[in-house]
Amino acid sequence: MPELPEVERARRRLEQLAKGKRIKKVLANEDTIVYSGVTHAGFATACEGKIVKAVKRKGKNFYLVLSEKTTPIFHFGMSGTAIVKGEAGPIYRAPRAKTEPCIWPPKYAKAVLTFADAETGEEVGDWAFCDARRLGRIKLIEAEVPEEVPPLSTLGADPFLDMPSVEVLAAALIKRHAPIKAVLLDQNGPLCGIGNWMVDEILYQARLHPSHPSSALTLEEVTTLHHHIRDVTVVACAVNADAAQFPSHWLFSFRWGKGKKEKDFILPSGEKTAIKFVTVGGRTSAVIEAVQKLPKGVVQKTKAAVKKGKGKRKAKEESEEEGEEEDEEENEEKNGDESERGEEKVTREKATSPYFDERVKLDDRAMAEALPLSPSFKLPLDLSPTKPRASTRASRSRAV
DNA sequence: ACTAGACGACGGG
DNA sequence: CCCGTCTTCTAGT
Repeated sequence: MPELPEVERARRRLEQLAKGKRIKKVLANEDTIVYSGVTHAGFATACEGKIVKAVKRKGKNFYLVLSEKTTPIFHFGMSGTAIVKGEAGPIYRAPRAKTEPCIWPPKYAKAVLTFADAETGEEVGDWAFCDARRLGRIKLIEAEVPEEVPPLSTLGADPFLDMPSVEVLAAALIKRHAPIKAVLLDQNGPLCGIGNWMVDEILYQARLHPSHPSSALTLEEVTTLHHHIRDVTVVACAVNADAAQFPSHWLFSFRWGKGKKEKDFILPSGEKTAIKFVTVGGRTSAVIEAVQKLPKGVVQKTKAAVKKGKGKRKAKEESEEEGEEEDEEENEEKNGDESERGEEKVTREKATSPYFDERVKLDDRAMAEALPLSPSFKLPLDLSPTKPRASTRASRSRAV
């Protein structure tokens, strides 16, 4: 499950293994899709012999800062994973990935790096980048400062390393007319590293419907959202992306296996409700309708036609889709955008967000402590399920 | 056995 | 700016 926390986990492990070490050998398996802009052989040649100065991450990308200006960069895509020789592969959520112990090189390995002590040449460990679905990417960045060129330079702010203030986030969000979910998933938008499960978790915690227009968010809503973006990110990273340790009130453990239309979910209040699955921004979205309401005037575009694209079209069958509301009359009637979208763009953006006052300056912490959550839905600011381990948690204290 | 769905991102309409 | 596509494995039917 490679979203920010899973990638951060992979980064940490690779850093432990490789920082200060020499890349003694690279076994690169040919793959003209995963290797992008470089051949497997070219990648191996570029890495071999170099010393790893640092292992960094931005969003869902992680990369090796080497002793030269070539920077190997990895992206897990949907199914990528990293495995250290002798260790079981990561199991983010069970049951999953029946990791065969110790077959090496592992199945679907695209690159296997052998690290060695820079002085003695003694081998210290092997690491493999694997990807069954081949949607992951391995590239080389050729630049003095890798962060200054694509794909890193175009990314939004990383919510773990560099969370923007409420004001900056609000200003960015209200400029976007897409559903809030689509905006948060946009890696080159305001933030990066957030993927499908994170955004659903965040929006549920923040009590916002994924279809809520980003431009219509109030400052209060952005403040709550900001809090939960930080919260979900920091907590997931604090437990090293191990879903077994995620807080029990999270949607996470309930959302998978969408085989059925709905699944049961227990609210923190103890009430039982259903998880609804809707498609927003082309992705399956888990929604708790009891707490995630759309703002007035916005209707869910639940076109029954959004089934499966191919020839699956089930003819009519409209008889049993009364569950939706076919009223898509008017979302907004005041926009009158028919005229032009070019010129008066700016004024129109402001007009769609009558609540946001740029002059207001808020204190992050003060607002976080005054979250507009209902009493029965209050979330523990002190997130319980994290074990007493206090090793890699420097940032936890002043989080949120 | 068969097939919808999957933790992502990009290109096109 | 939404949708299809790429690709292949898994889990549910």
